[in-house]
Amino acid sequence: MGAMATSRSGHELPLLLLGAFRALVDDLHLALAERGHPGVRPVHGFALQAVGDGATTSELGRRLGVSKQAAAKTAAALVTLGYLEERASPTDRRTRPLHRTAHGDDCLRASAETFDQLRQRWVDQLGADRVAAIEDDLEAVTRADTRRADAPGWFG
Amino acid sequence: MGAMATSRSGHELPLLLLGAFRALVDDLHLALAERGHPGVRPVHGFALQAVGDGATTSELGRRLGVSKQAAAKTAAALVTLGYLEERASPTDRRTRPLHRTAHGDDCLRASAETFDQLRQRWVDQLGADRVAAIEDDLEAVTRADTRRADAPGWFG
DNA sequence: CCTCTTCGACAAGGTGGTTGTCGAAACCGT
DNA sequence: ACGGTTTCGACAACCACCTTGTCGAAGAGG
Repeated sequence: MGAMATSRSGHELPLLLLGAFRALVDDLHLALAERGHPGVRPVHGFALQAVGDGATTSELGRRLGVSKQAAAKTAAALVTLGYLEERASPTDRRTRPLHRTAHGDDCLRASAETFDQLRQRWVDQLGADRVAAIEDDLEAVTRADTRRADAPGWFG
Repeated sequence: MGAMATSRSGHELPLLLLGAFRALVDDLHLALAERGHPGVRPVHGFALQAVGDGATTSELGRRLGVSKQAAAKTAAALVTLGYLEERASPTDRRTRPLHRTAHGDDCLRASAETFDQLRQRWVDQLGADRVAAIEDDLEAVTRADTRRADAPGWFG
C-alpha cells in the first residue's frame, strides 16, 4: 500500500462536467461572433439544427421538447435575425414550414467547424485516446434519453 | 494506416458533458427526495453550501453570482422550507445573517454522500482509473474560473 | 458631525417558459 | 359528399426567475 491516490470527492464531478460544457459553449459563441454570428444564443443552435428541412412550428416544439408557443417565439427570433424563413406549404395551408436561409446554413456550418476545432484543442492537450475515452465513458454512464435535444430548457 | 478509428464529431462532446451532468443532478435529487428532502432544487444546494456560517443576503448573492434580490428570494424560499434561519447580528443591526438549520445540515450531508455514491457507481462501471482520468482531463481543459459557484443562473 | 458606503426591501421591467382557447384547415370514416 | 376529430398557429393570461433603479436605515471613517 501507499501508492493509493486519494480519489476526489463526488461533488466535484458535476462541477467539472458543467464547467467543461460551459467552456465549450462559451468558446463556441465567441468564435461564432467573430465569424459573423454575434447574436446567436445556445438555444438557437439547437433550433437551427432541429428545423431540418421544412419543419413546422409545432414540429419544432416537439423536437425541442417545448411547447409550440415557445418554439414559435424562438422561430420568430430566428426569422428576425435572418437565420430562418417561413415558406408556404403547397399541400397544407395551415402551416408555414421553416427553412434555413443561407445565413442559417452558414451558422450551422460554422458551429460544426468550431466544435471540431475545440475538440481538436482537447486532443492536442490530452491526446486522442484520452478524449475518445472521455466520450466513450460518458456515453456509457449516461442514459441515452438524457442526451436529447431538449437540453436548453433544462435547469428548473 | 487502417487501424485509425474515426473520431467523433466535435458537437457530440458538449451533449455528452451536459447529459452526464444532467444525469448526476437528476439522480441526486431523486435520492434526496427519498431521504426526506423532496422539495430541494439544484440552486438550493449551491445556496446551502454558499451560505457557510452566517453569510448575509448580499454576500450570498455575491458568492452565487446573482443580484442580492435574487439571492434574497432564494434565501426566503430556503427559510420557508426550513433549511435556513435568519439570526440577528450582534454587531450590525442592518443585517440578518443566514445560518443552516439541522435540516439544512442534513441536506448538505445527504448531498455529499449521494454524490460520493454516484461517483462510486461510475467507478464500478468504468474503473477508478478511468474516472480519475476524466476528472483530471476535465480539470486540465477547463479554465478554473468556469467552475465557479455561479453555475445555476447560467443558460441565457 | 458629516459623508460615504452597505444592507435589505420595494417597484418595474424583461425573458422565457407554461396552459387554455380559438378559428381555420386538413384528415378520415361512413 | 359529409360530419366528427385532429392539427396548425395565434392570442391571452399566467408564472418563475432574473435584472436595474431607488430608497430609508444603519454602520464606518475622516
